[in-house]
Amino acid sequence: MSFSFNSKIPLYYQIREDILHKIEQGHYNVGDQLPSELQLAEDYGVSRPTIRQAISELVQEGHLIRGRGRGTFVSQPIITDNALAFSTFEEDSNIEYQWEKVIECRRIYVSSEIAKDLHLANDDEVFEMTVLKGNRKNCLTIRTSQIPVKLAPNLLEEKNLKDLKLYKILREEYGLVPTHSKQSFQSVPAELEESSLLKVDPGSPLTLWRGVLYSCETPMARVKTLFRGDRFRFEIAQNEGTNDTVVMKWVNLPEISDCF
Amino acid sequence: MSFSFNSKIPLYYQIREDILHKIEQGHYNVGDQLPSELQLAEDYGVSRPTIRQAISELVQEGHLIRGRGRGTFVSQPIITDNALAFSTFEEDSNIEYQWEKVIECRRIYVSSEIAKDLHLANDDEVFEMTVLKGNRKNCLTIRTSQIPVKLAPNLLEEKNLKDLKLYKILREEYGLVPTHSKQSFQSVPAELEESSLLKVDPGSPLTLWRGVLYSCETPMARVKTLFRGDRFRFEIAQNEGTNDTVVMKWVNLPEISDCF
DNA sequence: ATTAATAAAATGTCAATGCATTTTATTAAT
DNA sequence: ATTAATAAAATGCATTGACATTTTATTAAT
Repeated sequence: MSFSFNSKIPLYYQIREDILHKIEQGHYNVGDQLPSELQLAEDYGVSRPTIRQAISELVQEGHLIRGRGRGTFVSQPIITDNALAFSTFEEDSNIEYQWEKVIECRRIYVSSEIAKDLHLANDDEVFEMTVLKGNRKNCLTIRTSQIPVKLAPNLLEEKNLKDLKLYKILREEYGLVPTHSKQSFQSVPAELEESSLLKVDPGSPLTLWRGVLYSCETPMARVKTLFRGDRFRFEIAQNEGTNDTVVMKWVNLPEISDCF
Repeated sequence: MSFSFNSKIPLYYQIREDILHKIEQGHYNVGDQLPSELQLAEDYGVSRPTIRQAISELVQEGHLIRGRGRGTFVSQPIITDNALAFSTFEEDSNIEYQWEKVIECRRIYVSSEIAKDLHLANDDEVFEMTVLKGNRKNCLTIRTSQIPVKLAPNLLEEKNLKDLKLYKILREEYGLVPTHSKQSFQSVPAELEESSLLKVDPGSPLTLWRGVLYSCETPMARVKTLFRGDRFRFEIAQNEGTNDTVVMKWVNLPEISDCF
């Protein structure tokens, strides 16, 4: 342990680095519970606030997860590869997602903001679906989709809608094949409701993914997805001239020991 | 002041919200110095650690900037407007850029991190160019490029290098035509040096753009660009099946009244 | 066996203090 | 007037102590 009281480097920072090292070296594995703050304080020979400061930084950066009454755990490192996490058109052939849960499913008048994206009038209706998606026990994303009613009039009556083969249904039942999309993303702080769904503290950094899907130049759906995790990386391999690109994207997500 | 000792909401959080409110309401203006931690502790009737916890969160989120021995200040707000496009291969035909300034231009041994990207050995050399770019009076980006010496041996002798037609020179003099690239970006806090160049406070959120440019499968340059502004939007119009995409990207940048 | 109450463990919040370090302003010396 | 030394102010780091709240495991009652 490269830890010294005589160093000019702050104790909390040395401890922070030491813990991080132990995570990277496999001394602590993903999902492992760290010793309690009091135990760590004793181990390092420092006070609890010092330990807390070290741990707080690592929590902030997504390396650790804390839960009151439960303990401190090593979070999922910096996952994952490419299109696994999001197939561009959300076909959800993705086996990484072990479960999905429909939070809301209703028919509403379109909001003015969304109307613009979907080329709708203000009194047009859309189906709005909110889905919580997770990986094993974890909540990872909230996805809200709006689909114009006139494009898929009987969408809510579909039997397997709850199974969330939304884009499959749109294609097979309504002939709505996504041909291209416009997407953007942004880092945003978690709102109260979002934070409770995703089991993070309000204000935690989330990645907001917005997209409009087109089917033969007709806007067919607007999608808003919130991903947990404060680091987002996006890779593009681009070929000059054609402007064609192959897009690889991924998100780093922390893991929490329980969700439900 | 909606602040109460009887609330179930933690004191530090109430104070955090109160300070944030005062920033938004203009009670504290950009650049203003907040009362010292001790003063605030007295004002709110709490201890200094409580104040520090409140302030720390606001610093973390970029609303405040702290400096030891100096004080705590309201940081630059989160403005956006002028969408500024970046040509993918930095041809800089973009008229939005009114000026550019070469900060540094030298021949150095490649760092290990960059060596990996450029497929170089550790004792290989690169030309490193750091350029400050701006829009009228404002500093908007810092761009650092590394080009392997062996790919463009006489780069530093080019007469019009200072005029920054870097990619033009590479193409016309050395036959280095960028064919594809790998790029990624990330939100990062401004380091000290960067903050002074871009005229923002240290810790202000910047967008970090990293890219490796290839010429016929040969890595020809590594580019690192820092953009001012905390909001980044990226648009992709994608065509299904082929995975081909046309990429449009832009950054929303804050405007600052004076720079030089 | 199931359920409810209890206890233990862990993190969350807050206070009061002391000293260190950095910056800035003031003062003294040249 | 310039420079160097000093003092004051502000944040940075760390300790000790106390109590609150949440979760989990244990125990007791049914």
